Amino acid sequence: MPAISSRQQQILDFLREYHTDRSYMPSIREIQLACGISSTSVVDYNLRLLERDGYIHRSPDISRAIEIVGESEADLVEVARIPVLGAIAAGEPIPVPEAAAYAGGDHESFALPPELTPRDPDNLYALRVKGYSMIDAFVTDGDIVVLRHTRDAHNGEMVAAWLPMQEEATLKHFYLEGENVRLMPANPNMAPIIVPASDVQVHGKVVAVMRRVAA
Amino acid sequence: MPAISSRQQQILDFLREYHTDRSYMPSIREIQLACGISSTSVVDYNLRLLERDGYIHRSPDISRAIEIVGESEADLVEVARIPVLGAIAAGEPIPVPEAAAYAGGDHESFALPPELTPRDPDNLYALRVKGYSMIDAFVTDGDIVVLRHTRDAHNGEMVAAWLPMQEEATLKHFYLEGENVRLMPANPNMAPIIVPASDVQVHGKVVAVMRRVAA
DNA sequence: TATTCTGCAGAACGTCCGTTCTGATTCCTC
DNA sequence: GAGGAATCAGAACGGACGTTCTGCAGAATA
Repeated sequence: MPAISSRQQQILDFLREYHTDRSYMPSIREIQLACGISSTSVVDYNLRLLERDGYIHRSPDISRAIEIVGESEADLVEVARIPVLGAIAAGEPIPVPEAAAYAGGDHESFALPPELTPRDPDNLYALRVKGYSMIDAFVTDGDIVVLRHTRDAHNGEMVAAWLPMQEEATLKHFYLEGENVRLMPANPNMAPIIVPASDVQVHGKVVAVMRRVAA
Repeated sequence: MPAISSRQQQILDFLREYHTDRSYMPSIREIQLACGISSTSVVDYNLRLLERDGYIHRSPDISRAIEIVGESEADLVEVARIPVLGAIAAGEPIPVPEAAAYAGGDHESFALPPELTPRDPDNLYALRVKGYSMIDAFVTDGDIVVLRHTRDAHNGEMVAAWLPMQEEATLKHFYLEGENVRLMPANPNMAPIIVPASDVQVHGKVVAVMRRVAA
């Protein structure tokens, strides 16, 4: 890719800036005005060079039809926006998602990267982990856990559960065994919890965990 | 948001389709042609309704200045693309990033969500965790750890280190104490490792951890 | 039935805007 | 200093394009 003149750099910068504000491209005369150029032919001349060198693409005779090559949509990724409904901590009830939460409630939100997004991004919500009680699930203070809201889990799935008798919130692998539920820590060295099925409220399946490590 | 007539739905669909191909919007006459409408005034009429109902936004007197509200860029997020260089496991040397890796080497890549992206997204790379030896850092098999490549760490930072004497890769908090380095597990219940500084190769600082939990 | 509203057709107006032509200025090369 | 390429200025042309005005037909309303 050949080097670029300062005039062309100036125009390219303006194109980017203009496009982020509005979502369409400036006309040639707008470029002329913004870059302090005294003729539209100069703008056309430099746009022609920018296109020859592969920086932009133009469609002849069409207004505002400039595209910045390899930049328009390539670096942008469609992500799922997950509402962060609150915190999950050992002794506190798990926040329950209301219908409003998914439809742009006033919650904080979190962008889940595509690699971690399940096929079906509906009914997802996130909780911020408070404290160190989820260590047996390899989850620690400050982590974000992404959950799919559901009331019934299948065996082996990791769930966020609330135990009303013990007044405890926990993240465990779920196994229904007759009348009882066995809750297995992800860390196989730690002991399972076995409680009557009626004493377990499943709040959702764990879909992903993410953690930002402090500097 | 009021209901939408079939004509308006047709136009809206065409706008989306047109915009995904090119990156600009159609002119009124192009909409007219594509939707089989016999007058530009009809297009204008329906666009006016679409704008009144909040589906699109138009800028008067400007060609192709239609924006689809809440859809154009809102769901798109600029993310940092991190190359996944390989795996980190207890007994295997840590893959070293080459210069080529950052500049679109043929590695798998991973999109880091903006919430987890540090101010400076340079020199970042990712490793896939193999095995269960990093449990004391709350990291387990299959996790992705994001690292910033550096040879020297500051006290308290979590680093990926290779211990040549022990032939061991590990994730620990780093503390330089005179001639020795103390490597602290994130889990405070586990014992630290203390080794001569010359026996520690720091490969990078841990920036983020993410995990997709199996269904 | 009279009235209003909605959706559409056709045409014309005026401006927006890409394009092009001519010529000047600057800068390098030989 | 002559020749040539690169860059720019000014103006004009013509098509692209948004806008508007008039009118018509059917549905809804009263």
